[in-house]
Amino acid sequence: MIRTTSAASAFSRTDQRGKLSSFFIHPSKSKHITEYPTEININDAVSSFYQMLQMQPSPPISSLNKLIGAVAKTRNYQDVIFMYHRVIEVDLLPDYITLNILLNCYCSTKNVALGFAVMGGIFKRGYSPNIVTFTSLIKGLCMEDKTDDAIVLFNKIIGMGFHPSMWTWGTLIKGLCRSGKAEVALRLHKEAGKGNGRSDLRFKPNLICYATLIHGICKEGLVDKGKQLFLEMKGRGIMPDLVAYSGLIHGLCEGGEWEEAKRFFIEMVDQGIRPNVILFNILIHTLCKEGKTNEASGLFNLMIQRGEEPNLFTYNILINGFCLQNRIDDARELFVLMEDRGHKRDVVSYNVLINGYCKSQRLEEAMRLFKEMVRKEYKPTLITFNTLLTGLFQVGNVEDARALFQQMKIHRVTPDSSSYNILMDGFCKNNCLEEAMELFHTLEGSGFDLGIETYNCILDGLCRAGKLDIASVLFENLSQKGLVPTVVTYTIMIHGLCKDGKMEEANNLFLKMEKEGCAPNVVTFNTLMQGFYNYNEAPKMVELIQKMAERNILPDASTVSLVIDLLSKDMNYSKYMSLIPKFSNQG
DNA sequence: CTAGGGTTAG
Repeated sequence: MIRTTSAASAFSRTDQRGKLSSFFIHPSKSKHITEYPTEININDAVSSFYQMLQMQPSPPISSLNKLIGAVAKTRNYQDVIFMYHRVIEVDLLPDYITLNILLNCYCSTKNVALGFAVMGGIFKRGYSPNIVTFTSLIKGLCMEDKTDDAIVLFNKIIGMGFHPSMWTWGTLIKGLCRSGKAEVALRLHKEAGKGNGRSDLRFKPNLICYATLIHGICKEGLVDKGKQLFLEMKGRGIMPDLVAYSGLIHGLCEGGEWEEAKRFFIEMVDQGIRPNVILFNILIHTLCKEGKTNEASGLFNLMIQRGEEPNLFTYNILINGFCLQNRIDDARELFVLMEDRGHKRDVVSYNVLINGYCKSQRLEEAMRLFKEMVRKEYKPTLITFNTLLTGLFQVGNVEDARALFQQMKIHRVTPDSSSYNILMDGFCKNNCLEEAMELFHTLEGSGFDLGIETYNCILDGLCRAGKLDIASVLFENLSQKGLVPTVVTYTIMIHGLCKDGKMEEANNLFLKMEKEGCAPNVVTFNTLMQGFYNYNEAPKMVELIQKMAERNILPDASTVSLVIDLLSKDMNYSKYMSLIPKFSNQG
């Protein structure tokens, strides 16, 4: 019995709120199709290989190639290299396929130089490289970000009379996208599609080339172009598959075009393509980022209903989603549930939940989880420590933060610059300026590469402790250290000056940062306006509001509250309300 | 023998 109900009609009939979840009205029907992934057992392949090596007379190299190739497919490249050496040791002659497999191993492990060396071997043994050889070399060059060389090689082999195969094109497109040059890939796609007068070289991309390019283009934020490519592909009669849809949907999700993403998702299911765990993860992740945790968990439940098993990623995404919404108990529930359902947690699961507890200021629980993970032999990472340190300082527990920092050594985790920044910032904000300065000087003395973020912590700490003079000297010396103040640095200094009532200097610094090409943001404006407000300089505030409007800087909650304060002093300023987009929009 | 999609902190 075939269900003819199209997904779209099911959607329109049952969906009241446009929720994606209401779309799955049928439980999955065909879960048990033969889904045996042709899993190659490496051990079997390797042991057959050794048996074969000992055979007399020697086996044909083609048989050995099959086994080496099987291992290569599993990406155990070290094993492949080892097997190759065994072939040489027993004095068997590798043929060009053996050598192509070896060459591809080197290229796939960012060792293109050795790849070229193997090509030398191909010549030396009297063979010739073929298009497969060159495709691997192009991949190798791209893997090392030598995309220019890859394109040169690509053109060179065409000049030599080789015809790039669909794999060659796909490899080049993927390589360019991998190096963040999707636009170059797109240009290539367009130009090669015209053929330049040689119809035999005209590029007619297949599904995989399109899917690769769509994904790459979307990843660089050019979602519209990605969508265009998708439509172009369909226009050429190439039916998109799950991967092609996933790439586009992911791009649309990242670009915030949720409605459009949903539209393509529905279209996909209408085409009879079943979403898998990867696509579900993309959608659940997007919903979580948008704060739509309920819809996310709805999708989660429905994927289970449909027989699509959530994996470790799914759980981690959703646990983090709950944490971001401060629904720590729901997060906890899922954290427990995942093990009950037979999914082993990983460090990320712990990091995510620990972060949730830190954000909810429940540090005793966060620390308890930390101890639990250590006991269960999950190795805490740098992220674990940085998260916990941030949390401990936030609740003012300097003592435990110090102790935890000491523990990093025991766990063989090396603090990075952000660990130190967390520490210095934490000390500053908890009245331990001395300790912060001490650490600062130690790091400076040991030649640790301190970034502007570190100086931001220290400058803020000094300003807050009323040591504006010291902060000013440090600030003036930044360029001497080769550091460029950011908008945050300037804002901290402006804040410090305002706090000391040095409004003229604060205003001058504001003007100076603009002159230096550093654009003030909404926080800078708020800071300076607050200063003017405190010293009853309403006209100066108005000036700043006008400037904000001119530059299309959107006001935030603090801006609005400042303007309300201003109005409560003198309603004559109400005419400036219209300058604030948020106000004027609301009519 | 060669090409495509997924998570976590600050």
